[in-house]
Amino acid sequence: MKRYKTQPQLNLLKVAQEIELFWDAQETFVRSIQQREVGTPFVFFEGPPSANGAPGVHHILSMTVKDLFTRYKTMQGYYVRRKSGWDTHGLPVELQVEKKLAITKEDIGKKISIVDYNQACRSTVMAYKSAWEALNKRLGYWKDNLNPYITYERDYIESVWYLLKALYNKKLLYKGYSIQPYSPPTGVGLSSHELNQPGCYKPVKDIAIVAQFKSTENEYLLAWTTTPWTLPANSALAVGATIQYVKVATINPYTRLPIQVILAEDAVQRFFTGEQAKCIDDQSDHSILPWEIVARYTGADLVGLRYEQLLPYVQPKGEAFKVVAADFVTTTEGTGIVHIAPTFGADDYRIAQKENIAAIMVTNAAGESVPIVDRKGRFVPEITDFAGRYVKAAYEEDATLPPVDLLIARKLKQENKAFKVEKYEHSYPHCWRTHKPILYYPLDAWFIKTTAYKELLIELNDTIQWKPAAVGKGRFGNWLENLVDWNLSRERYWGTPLPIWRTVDQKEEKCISSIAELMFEVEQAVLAGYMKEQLPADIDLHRPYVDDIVLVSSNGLPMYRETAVIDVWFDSGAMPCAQWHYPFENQEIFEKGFPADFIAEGVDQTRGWFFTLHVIATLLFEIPAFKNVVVNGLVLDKYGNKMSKSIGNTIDPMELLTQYGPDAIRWYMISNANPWDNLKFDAAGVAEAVRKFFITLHSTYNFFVLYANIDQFFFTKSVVAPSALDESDRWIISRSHTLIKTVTQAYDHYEPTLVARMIQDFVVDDLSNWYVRLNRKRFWKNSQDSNKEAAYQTLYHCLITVSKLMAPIAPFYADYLYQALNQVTEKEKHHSVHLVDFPIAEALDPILEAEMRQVQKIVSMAHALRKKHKIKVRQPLPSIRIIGLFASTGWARLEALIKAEINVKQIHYLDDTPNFKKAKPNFPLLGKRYGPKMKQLSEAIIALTPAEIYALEQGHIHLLDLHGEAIPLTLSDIWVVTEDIPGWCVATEGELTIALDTTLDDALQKEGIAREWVHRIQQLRKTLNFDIQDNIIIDIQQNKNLINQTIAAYKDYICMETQAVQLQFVPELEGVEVDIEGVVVVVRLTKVE
RNA sequence: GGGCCUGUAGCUCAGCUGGUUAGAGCGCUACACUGAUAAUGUAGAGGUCCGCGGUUCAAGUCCGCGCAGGCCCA
Repeated sequence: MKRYKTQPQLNLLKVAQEIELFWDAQETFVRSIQQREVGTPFVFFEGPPSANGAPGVHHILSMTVKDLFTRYKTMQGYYVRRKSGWDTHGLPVELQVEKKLAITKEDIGKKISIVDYNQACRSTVMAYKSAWEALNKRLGYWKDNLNPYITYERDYIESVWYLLKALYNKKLLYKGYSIQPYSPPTGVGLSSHELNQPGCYKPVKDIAIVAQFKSTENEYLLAWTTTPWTLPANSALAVGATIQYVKVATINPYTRLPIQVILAEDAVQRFFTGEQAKCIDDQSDHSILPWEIVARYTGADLVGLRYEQLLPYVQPKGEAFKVVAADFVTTTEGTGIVHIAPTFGADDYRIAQKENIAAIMVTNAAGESVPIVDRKGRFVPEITDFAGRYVKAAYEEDATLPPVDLLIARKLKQENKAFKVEKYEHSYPHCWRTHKPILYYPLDAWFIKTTAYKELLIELNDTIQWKPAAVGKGRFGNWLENLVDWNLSRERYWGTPLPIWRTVDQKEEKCISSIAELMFEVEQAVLAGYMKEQLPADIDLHRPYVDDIVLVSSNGLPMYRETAVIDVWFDSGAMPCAQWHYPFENQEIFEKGFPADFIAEGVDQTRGWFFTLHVIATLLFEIPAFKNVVVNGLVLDKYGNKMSKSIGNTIDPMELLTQYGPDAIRWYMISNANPWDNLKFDAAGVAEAVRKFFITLHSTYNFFVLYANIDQFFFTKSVVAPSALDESDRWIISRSHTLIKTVTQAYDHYEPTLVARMIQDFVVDDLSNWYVRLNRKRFWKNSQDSNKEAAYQTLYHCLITVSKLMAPIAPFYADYLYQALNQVTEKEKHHSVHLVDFPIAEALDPILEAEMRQVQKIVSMAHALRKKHKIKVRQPLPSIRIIGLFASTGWARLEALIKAEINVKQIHYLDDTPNFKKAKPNFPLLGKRYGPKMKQLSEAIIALTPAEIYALEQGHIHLLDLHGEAIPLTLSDIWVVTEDIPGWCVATEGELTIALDTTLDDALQKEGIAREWVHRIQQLRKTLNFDIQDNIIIDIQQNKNLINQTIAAYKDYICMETQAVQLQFVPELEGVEVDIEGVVVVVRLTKVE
């Protein structure tokens, strides 16, 4: 015989494990995609994680978000491919390998060959692949792990090359320089990672100079610097546009010449002490400078002002020596005017680019433009006074030589160009290898000219729906507003090599877009004698193999590859094309699969993957790479601290899933807070989700199973006509459709937290605690009528609907529930909930739902009143009076519900009780109209008499006298409330007021006793462990008391309620003593076998 | 240093375009209810809506300045 299966004690982990095996056996994931192949594509991009580290708890969150929307769209009929991917290149991998092999970057190619090194990278980068896949599986994150894209694979790199060439062809890939931390003794640049090593920043004493830049005769701009050696490279001065500046008449402390200097007003106190005084002729006192403010400017006034070159060794090739505005200028140190040397500062370089200011550069022997300091850290010959001198004393072998900074200071003092020279202690970065100070120095780099597409990048970003919007507008938008060209090259080994070959004289270069093109070029090179033979067919495109390839230029010169590899972020940003080996294969798949409809990653990807996807798509295809993006926040520990291994507050995700089961974790993470808010992870919250949601749902299902198995309800009859449904059936069905509607909207708006909360509220409040509770009797009564059938069908409908709605978020239990129901009824042909169509909202009955809300309110208030007056619900009361009700024609059918639920005999409506009504102003309406008069108006309205309110309700207009001004009021201008009716037990909530009549007559009292008696017998049944279906015989010891009389009078009622086939009074009885209102009754229950 | 986010009950969170007495769940206390429930109902305790200033008839909500925590970038 068919039976609904169930677990009496819900074990979510066990459910998940069973379902996981079932999915494996049935290939449910593959089928869920296959059956949608005809559907509209919904494109999802998987952001590739790096498998060189173990997954953490926060990955559960992002995986859940990705999984739930792809499942949802699949159920909606879309064709949702989910290709896995692995990010495999990059600095973190290299550092990990260096640590493991106990080598440094300098050892690569020396102590270890590049081949071996890259092999070590390749083998370590997938170290945690199986851990990731196991987590995917246990969590139920459905994606295609069998055919992932892997960024180190040859096909992938070839696609990346293709994209680079496309950028190259659009002249968006160029070689320039960027200002980077540089260690002259070693000759290598330092990464920001290396600069963040502990001990890198050390306090040092440098010479700080306030230099005088001459603008007009006798007028100077004061700029402060702690790196005097950069002054010969000065080509601009920067001010803050909104900062206040002053011109001060004073004298130069070294030359004693009268001068006028410009500096920020906030900085004046730093250089001048005491009162202002017109004593600039007085040169007797050497310690105090005379000073007087003679003019004021804002920074904006100064912009464009020109000045003479401070140290004119080298002339710029282009515009220079003028004041520009920059947002990094502050007045907390120095003069509020910043010296700009574009070759020796990152900010300087950026502002110079923006303002089109030329850098001070010289031409070297090779004809290249180079900075005035060479790569060893020495001034070039053009800086005649200091030629060949190291700019930092620390580099100098001869420690007796005076530092260059000092010499420059001395020179400036003599030339009336220094206003102040002092020793200055500050924190300065040092090379972790040589322990000597670094320089900020221009190093060669390849760039993508993102700035050329800045406008389009911003414009297209506005078409992307960000969740939350603030990340798109704020963080990402600001990033785009302050865009600089993308520094693409890295002087590393384990990465996609830059496919550019150049002649030694740099006059000719080739960018290679494919293996075929490379082969063709090599063929030419073989003919020219630069290469011995053609490349092997399975050529590895990594270093060092590509480094060994020499090509031939158009005029027969050898061409060597630029040594850089590219930024690993380009790899992942290229995935829309490269995951399909586009354009070499799968053109159609790519074209139909671009752009993405949906992506989701952590907020830390804003300037990572989100940015690189957006840049590549915009620059090459001029469309955005994705239409919707859900940004998820961090997962913190329960106290709001970041989880980190050093604090020891990390949680093993696999352990977590094993402890609670994946559904519980997923539900908790989604329902607790929006994914974009940081999640304070607390296991107690997971336990609550289980108790509150899953156990309640499962209990509801268990209730259904209990009776459906007894009554053999297998949904074989046709659907009961709506007219034959009970009012509560129609209500819960309407509620379920409203839920379908709102849940669909929330999913569509990428609001998963709303979805989970709405489903939970429906299950707990509406279905379990209202519908099932009200209708229990319909399930356990013996008859098999259409009313019972309707109850079963309705509950079945609700359960199966919930299983579908929750399936994206809690895929295991949802499938368990769906299968448990559907395998018995076979109403639907699908073997899994993940193969069904997402439900569509049909008939809604908002009026009924509104009315039921009132019923719930009335019941709640009535219970409160009973409690207040200590009257048990079992005691029937004569009547309830209801005021302020909204009721349609169908209301009458809900009356029985109220009567049963609060145990009253009659309902009266008192809509016309003018005596107790009060009025409050309708603030939003009147506020707009009367504004400042609201206070007085409000008082006048509250003072309205019941008669006046009654008149308003009859449609009359009331003229309020407000200090002589007549203000017309209509009913819509006020809110009417009934707060109290003298002499009644009254409760009010909003517009509803109820009153209970608590007078008891004899009949009501007796009925109360009968119900109490039923209750006692039921409790006895329970203690005797009788089964629900067991029939019983009730024996009661004969007595003449009121209780026995009442029992006799209500014999039939009592028997029906307690499954008793017989109730008899016997003279003598060995039984249980039951105390009802002080009267002891002896009773015995016997099971009928 | 810059940008962005968050701050509401002991905890986790709602609170739409400003509008009646700021809500829910968990936890706590008491009582009730239970023929599915590990539940549930009712009541009580618990709030400087982070602070200060401003706009407004009216501010948790809008604006400014701070404070605290977080993220990203320097």
